[in-house]
Amino acid sequence: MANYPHSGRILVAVDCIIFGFDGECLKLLLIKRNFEPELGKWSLMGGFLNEKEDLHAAAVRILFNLTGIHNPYLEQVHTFGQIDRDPVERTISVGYYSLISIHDQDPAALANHNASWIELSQKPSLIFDHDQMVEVALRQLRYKAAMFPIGFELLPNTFTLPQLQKLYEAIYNVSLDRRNFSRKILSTQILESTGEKDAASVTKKGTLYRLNADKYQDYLKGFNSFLPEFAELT
Amino acid sequence: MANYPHSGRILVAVDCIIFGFDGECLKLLLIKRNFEPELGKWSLMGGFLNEKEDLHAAAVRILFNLTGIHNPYLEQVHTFGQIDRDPVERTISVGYYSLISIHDQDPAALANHNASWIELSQKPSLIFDHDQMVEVALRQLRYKAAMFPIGFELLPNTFTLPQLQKLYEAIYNVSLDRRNFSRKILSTQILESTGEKDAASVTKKGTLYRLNADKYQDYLKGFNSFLPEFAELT
DNA sequence: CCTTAATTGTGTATATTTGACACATTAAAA
DNA sequence: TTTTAATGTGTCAAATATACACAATTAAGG
Repeated sequence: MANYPHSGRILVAVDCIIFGFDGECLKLLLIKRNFEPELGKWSLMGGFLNEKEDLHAAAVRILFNLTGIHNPYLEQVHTFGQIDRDPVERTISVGYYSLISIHDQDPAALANHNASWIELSQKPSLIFDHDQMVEVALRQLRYKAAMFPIGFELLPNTFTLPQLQKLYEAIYNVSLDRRNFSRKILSTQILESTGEKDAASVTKKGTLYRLNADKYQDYLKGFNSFLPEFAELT
Repeated sequence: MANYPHSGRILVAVDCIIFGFDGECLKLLLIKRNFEPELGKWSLMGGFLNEKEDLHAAAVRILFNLTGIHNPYLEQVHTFGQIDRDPVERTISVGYYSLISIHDQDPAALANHNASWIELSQKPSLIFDHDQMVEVALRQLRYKAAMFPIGFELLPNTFTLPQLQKLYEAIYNVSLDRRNFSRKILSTQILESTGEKDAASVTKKGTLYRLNADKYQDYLKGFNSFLPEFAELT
């Protein structure tokens, strides 16, 4: 193993792939750059890691600056390290994806950064390797959402089954059978009825549900038990 | 977004979590350090990213130096960026895990680096955050192996069904029903019989199989179609 | 040479889960 | 009050998973 290097520098950036859901479509929060380099083009929101800053903390900081959200759902996706990915200087970038409820952010902060919600299907080309980052993040979101009900991060606190179904349909770009979807979700017991009905609906008003935090924890533990001896390792 | 930083440096390292399989147990290739820092302690094999080097290429280089293997199965796991994870200097480390057939390496290269195969259940404590890296890599290996037959990377070119079953049992630390396992694996058609029998067996000699590369590709394509519109994004 | 022990190969019955679809209910608007 | 567009609940067949029985192969020991 080599000793610690004496010269040269490689910058470390963090870029955020921010997913939102408006009830119909999966959207991305993108910024139209009003700064160099690549002024005027679309990109993800990003920044450089500070010398005395945790990687995760940097992602939280960047997301907070853009949206005003303090406790985002945030997961590291992948680190992108091609030599010429940033033409200005050698930079590797750690991608984080976030799921946020689309009406939660601070609109002033968004405007400050020239940020907009763009439907995934309408996504413009992004600078550098940001298109690839979105691809990888979407793939990871899909894998993860297939196993864990993280999709709830994209919905308001209470929601109807049809709303939840539309979210899954948007994530996977498929159409699901309403009745089978309902049966499967309710069988997990992670939802509890609020007893109220969705006032916004124009026809029959659906039941509003919320996530039952305890049952949700049980559900996740059930998954861990598929990997029974993970603890034995430590 | 901030401008490119003018001062300070953050080093970028790559560490490799190398899994192997001896027919019974899942093993890790670890090195007993004969260099500073942390001389005499156990660690993963790692190194620093060079200024003009792809991230993935750095992982390949490090693995080649240790094992003499040219085309390893290698996947990025996660990037570890706690401030004090390396006490000498601020360093973030990109973890890659590798699956290699346990008899493929160059023994001289291993000896040079003071490296040994250690059963996962016997793993000593490692330096820095390397224990955590192993945890995360194992979790990722398990997720991935549940969906894709990457386990073959850990076996010789030809193998019997019982050997393959033992591999899965070692990865998940479970016991599986021999007959159901056999039926499930063979139904994928990704294995083809070599027509030969395992000479090493002491009782009934099992049929030797090899991976059918074409069928394996078809099988992977089938998975991609579960994410039907992924292409629409680009 | 014949039995025993250990392991591999193949089959089958049952339970569980999934997928496709029918029908009743609710609410607003015409 | 009829129509329209949703939501809520049920049923049946097909596919899949699970549990377990039994036959075949090989080496070793009497």
